[in-house]
Amino acid sequence: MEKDKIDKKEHILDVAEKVFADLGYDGASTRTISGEAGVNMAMLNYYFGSKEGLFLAVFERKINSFRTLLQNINSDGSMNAWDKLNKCIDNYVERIIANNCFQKLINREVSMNKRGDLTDKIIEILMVNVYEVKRIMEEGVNSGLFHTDADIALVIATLFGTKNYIVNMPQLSSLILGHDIRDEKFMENELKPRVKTYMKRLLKAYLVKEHDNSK
Amino acid sequence: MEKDKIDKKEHILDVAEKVFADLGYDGASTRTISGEAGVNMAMLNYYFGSKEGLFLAVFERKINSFRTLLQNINSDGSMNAWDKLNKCIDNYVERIIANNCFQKLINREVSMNKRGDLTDKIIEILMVNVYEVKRIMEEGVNSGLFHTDADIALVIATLFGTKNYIVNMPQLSSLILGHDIRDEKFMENELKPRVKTYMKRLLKAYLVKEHDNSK
DNA sequence: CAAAATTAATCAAACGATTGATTAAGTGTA
DNA sequence: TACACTTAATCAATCGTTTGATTAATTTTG
Repeated sequence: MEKDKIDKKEHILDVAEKVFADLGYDGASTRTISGEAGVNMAMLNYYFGSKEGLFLAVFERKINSFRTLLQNINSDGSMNAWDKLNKCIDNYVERIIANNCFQKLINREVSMNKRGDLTDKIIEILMVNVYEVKRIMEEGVNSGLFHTDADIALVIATLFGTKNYIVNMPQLSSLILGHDIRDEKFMENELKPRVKTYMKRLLKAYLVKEHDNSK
Repeated sequence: MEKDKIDKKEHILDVAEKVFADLGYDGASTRTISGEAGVNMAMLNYYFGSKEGLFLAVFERKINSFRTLLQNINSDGSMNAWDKLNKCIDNYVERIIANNCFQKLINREVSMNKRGDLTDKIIEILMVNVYEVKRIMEEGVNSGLFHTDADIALVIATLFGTKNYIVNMPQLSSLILGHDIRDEKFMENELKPRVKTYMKRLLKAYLVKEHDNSK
C-alpha cells in the first residue's frame, strides 16, 4: 500500500538518523541500521541507492524544519533586539537541546576535513540560522540597545557553542551538571529552564548597555 | 639506539594524531596510519597493543601536557580566582585554538554514544581538566569575588563550547568572522587576541561582582 | 675479549570478521 | 501476467589483528 511504503521509508530514516548520530557515518554500518529498523539490508540500497544516499536523505529531510524557525522571530516587528534574542534562546533550548541526535550528526560531519561535497551543503544550511541571529544582534547594536564594541561574531560562537557542548558531550556535561542530561525528566524540568536563564543572563551582562546588575 | 626508538614512537603518534583528526577513529585505518608514517602495520600493535591503544596513546600525550599547566595555575597562591581564570583563557586560546586538529578528534569521538570503553576513558581524562577550571571558579565564588548565583557548570560549557565551536567548525566560523581562520597569520595576529579579549569580557560581565561596566 | 644466548625491532603474509553492495529467487498485490 | 517489494545468499574489498621468520642490538657466559 502507498501509505505503508512511505511510512516504512520514514521509519528507516528515523532509525538511520539515530544510528548515524550515535555511531558516526563510518561507525554506522548498513547492517546495524537495517537491523535496528527491522528491515532487510538490501532495502537500504533499494530505497536510497547507497549508504551515502541514505545519509543525504536523512540530512535533507531535516532541512526544512530548521529553516523557518528563526525567520518567524526575526520578521516580528513588535519586538526589540533583546526580546528577539530571548526568543531565539528559548526556541533553541526547547527545540534543539531536546531533539539533539541530529545536531550531533551534523557537527561531527562538519568537523571532518575530507568530505567536501556533503560538508558544503551542511554549512550552507547552518549559515541561514547563523545569519538570522547575527541580524538580530546587529539590530541591537544599531538601535543603541547593545554595546557598540560587542563582538557579535563571537557571541554567536558562544550561543551555538555552549549549546553544542551540552548536546554533543552528554557524558561530560552530565558529570559537570551532576545529573544525567539524557534523563528526560531532568532535562525538561531543570536543564532547559536553567540553560535559558543562564544564556539570557550571560548575554545580557555582556551585550545590553544598561541593565540591573544587582541580581 | 634508545633515542631513535623513542623518536619513532613519537613519529607514529604525530602521524596518527593527524590521520585520526582528519578521518575520525573509524575512518582512519591502521593501514593508512602505518602507511603515512612509513612503518610496518604490525608496528602499531607492537608498540601500542591495538588501534584503541594507539588512539589512547595519542590522546594521553596531548592531554597530560595541558593538565600540568592547569594544575600549576591552580596551585599558585599569589593569584586570585579571576586572575587564574584569565590565565586559563589565555592558555586555552593560545594552545588549543592553534593546535586544533586534536580537539576536533576528541569532540567527534566523545559525541558518539555507543563506544563505551574508549569513550569512558576519554571522558575520564577530560574531566580532570574540567575539574581544575571548576575549582578555580568555586574559589572565586567562595572568596566573594564572583556572584554566588553564577551557574558555574554552564560557564564551563560556555568556555569550552565557544572554543570548540570555533575550532570544530572552521568553515562556519570563518564565514561568521569574515576571514579564513585557518590562515595562520590571521589567527595569530587577530583571532587569538580577539578571542582572549572577548572571553575575558564575557565572563567578567557575568561572573565578577563589581567591575567597571563602562568599557 | 669473543662466542653464545637473549631480547628487541621489523617485516611480509595471512587470519577471520565485517564492510557496502549485488544478485537471483521469491512474495504479494493490482 | 506484470509490477513493486522483500528476502537470503553471496560478492569482492577492507577491516584490525596475529603470525612466523628475520635482522639488529644487548646481555651473558666461558
